[in-house]
Amino acid sequence: MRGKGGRQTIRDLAAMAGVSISTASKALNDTGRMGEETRQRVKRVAREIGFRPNALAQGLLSKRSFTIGLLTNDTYGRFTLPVMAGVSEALVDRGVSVFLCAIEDDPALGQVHVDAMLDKQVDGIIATGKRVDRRLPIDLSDVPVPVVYAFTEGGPDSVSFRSDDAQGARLAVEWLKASGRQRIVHVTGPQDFFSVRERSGAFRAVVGEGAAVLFGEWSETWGRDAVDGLWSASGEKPDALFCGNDQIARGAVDALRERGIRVPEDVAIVGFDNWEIVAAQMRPPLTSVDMDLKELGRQAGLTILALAEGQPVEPGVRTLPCRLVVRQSCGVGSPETEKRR
Amino acid sequence: MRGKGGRQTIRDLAAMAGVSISTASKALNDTGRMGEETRQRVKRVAREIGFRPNALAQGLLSKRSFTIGLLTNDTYGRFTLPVMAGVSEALVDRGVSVFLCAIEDDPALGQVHVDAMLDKQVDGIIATGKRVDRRLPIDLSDVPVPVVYAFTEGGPDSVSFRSDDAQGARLAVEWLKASGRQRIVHVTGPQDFFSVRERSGAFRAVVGEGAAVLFGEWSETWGRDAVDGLWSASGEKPDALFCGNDQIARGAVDALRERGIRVPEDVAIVGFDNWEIVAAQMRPPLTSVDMDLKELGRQAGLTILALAEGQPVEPGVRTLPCRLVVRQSCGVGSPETEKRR
DNA sequence: GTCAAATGAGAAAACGTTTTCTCATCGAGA
DNA sequence: TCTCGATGAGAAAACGTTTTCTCATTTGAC
Repeated sequence: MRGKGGRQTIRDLAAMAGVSISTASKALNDTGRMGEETRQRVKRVAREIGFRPNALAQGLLSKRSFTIGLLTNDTYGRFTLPVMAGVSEALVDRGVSVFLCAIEDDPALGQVHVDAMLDKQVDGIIATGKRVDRRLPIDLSDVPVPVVYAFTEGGPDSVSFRSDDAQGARLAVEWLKASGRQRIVHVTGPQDFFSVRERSGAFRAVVGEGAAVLFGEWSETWGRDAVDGLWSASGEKPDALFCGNDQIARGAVDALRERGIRVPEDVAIVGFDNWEIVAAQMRPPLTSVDMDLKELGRQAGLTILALAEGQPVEPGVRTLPCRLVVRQSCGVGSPETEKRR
Repeated sequence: MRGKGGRQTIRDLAAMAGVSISTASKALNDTGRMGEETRQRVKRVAREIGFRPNALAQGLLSKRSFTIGLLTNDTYGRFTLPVMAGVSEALVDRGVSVFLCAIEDDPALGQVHVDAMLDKQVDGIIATGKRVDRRLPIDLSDVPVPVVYAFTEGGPDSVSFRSDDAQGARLAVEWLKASGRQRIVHVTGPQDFFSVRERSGAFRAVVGEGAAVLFGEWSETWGRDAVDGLWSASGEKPDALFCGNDQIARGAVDALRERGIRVPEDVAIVGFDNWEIVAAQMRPPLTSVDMDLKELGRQAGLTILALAEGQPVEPGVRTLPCRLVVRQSCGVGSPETEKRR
């Protein structure tokens, strides 16, 4: 029943229902005045032929394309994918689709993508990255559509979302303390990362100003090296490590095992990021702080939608709470459990 | 200079250049007849005001939206992201943007996404997955636009792309043999995976029908267990392991190290997938077969474009060659090198 | 029985392009 | 001087919707 050249148009629908185009449109949108019988007839025919309006034509008129762009420079997608999933989830049942544009760190490529999206009349752009204190390689401050920043630095007066790393760190440390750990060391990444400073600041605030914090890099190797350093030094050994990400935690656990130190009996470990593919696969499975990036994506999606609809949104940075996903590496809760603040 | 309500239209451009709308359009598209001076004037004004045509309006008329959809059920994006990168790279400079739709394994969600894309008049759909012998949870055989399958099973008469796993396996094994290894064992995933059968088949074809193949799961744990099994059995030990993926390889390397067996001196290891974040971070860095998913994505992108333009494309499965990325775990080539067939 | 208001439905304009016609004007050949 | 083809440029239709306007008919009150 479908015309050979493409989809059925409202013109076909109107003809089949025996009404004019305008009446057909009004019937479908529940607007205008007409007999109830007419309205139902049009709807029935529409259902029968599977009529779906051409979004391009609608967009041309309404100036809404029900399309947004997601810009990212995160190649591995470790942060972008959960964000994307959240955005998509929040928007799909409102009929909004998402253009994904991976721009590496190339400003020219970024410009090409942004131009292409603007040509396609996106209703808004969500900028996302792999680092909360760096900007994308392209300036979005004067694109003619709303912009929301998620997990990347926005400009002043921008709307941005990031996780509350300080709260996440507190969550981890308080959990360790509550389970009786006395000598907690924080092994984390390079100090020039904003999140490293946030987390270590919160760590010190809870544990005490003299608390040991070791800065390094985001690698397994650093996790091993840190453990080697700690355990080859003289004096009392830590009974818990709070690691800056799951890879560091992984390295630490491996190094501890090689030294015959038991996790979690002798040393409890908590990681950060809850990167399932690392954390859940480890022996023992890793307790880790989850930044809930999907929720962050959801919020960003809802916000860009609100902006696109012209609703006012207060500029500023919104921080979203982290969750602690408890697994066996910290000695409590054998079945996987979850703890919010 | 930009009007308050939105972007400049060709109407504004025409007015500023002192010509009619039709002349403006023809000038920009290098069609129609007009004085060279007029054409240049229009183009100059267009450049000055940064005019860009509304793609929705163009699409309405041309029936091309310069938009395609990428459908995936790969949550982690381990396979989808490289494919996506390739697709995007191939299409961006032709002005095509990509809708990314993650549908998990939910047919209803898939239908919602497909409908949304069709409403938006995508020129085609690329279906991609995490497993080459499984279909997406939604039937695309009668969508009214071209479909290309990449790294997922398409129906009969479909156009699909996948990597040549047999060739990849041969590449690995021949490399090991060429470097003098005599007793190679293949440790891989579950036998019901097509790629497992392809790879193990090729492995046996090269090494000999009696060659040892151990099927298990895609985890580090299985890599460890396999090594434990091999080394606790009596008789001669392998001098090389060809692992079905990088995680198995990782587990194997760890288990070997714990037994005091040196990699690559005593046992050479080759993985599969070349998942950078695992392979390059390992100690020693892992030699691994790379399926070149980005190139696969590029090909899929170019193909869907050809189909969208009405060019004929032969249906069938196209296999793309794998590359061997040589790192230190197989004892040759200290600097990272690459080998094609 | 008259008139105003309410009701049902279609005509037409609008969105921003591209494309096909149509129409002057100009120069050249007779 | 007349006509013919080329040239330059605009008018209008088309794409598929939504929305505003208009108009005829019916209903209700007097």
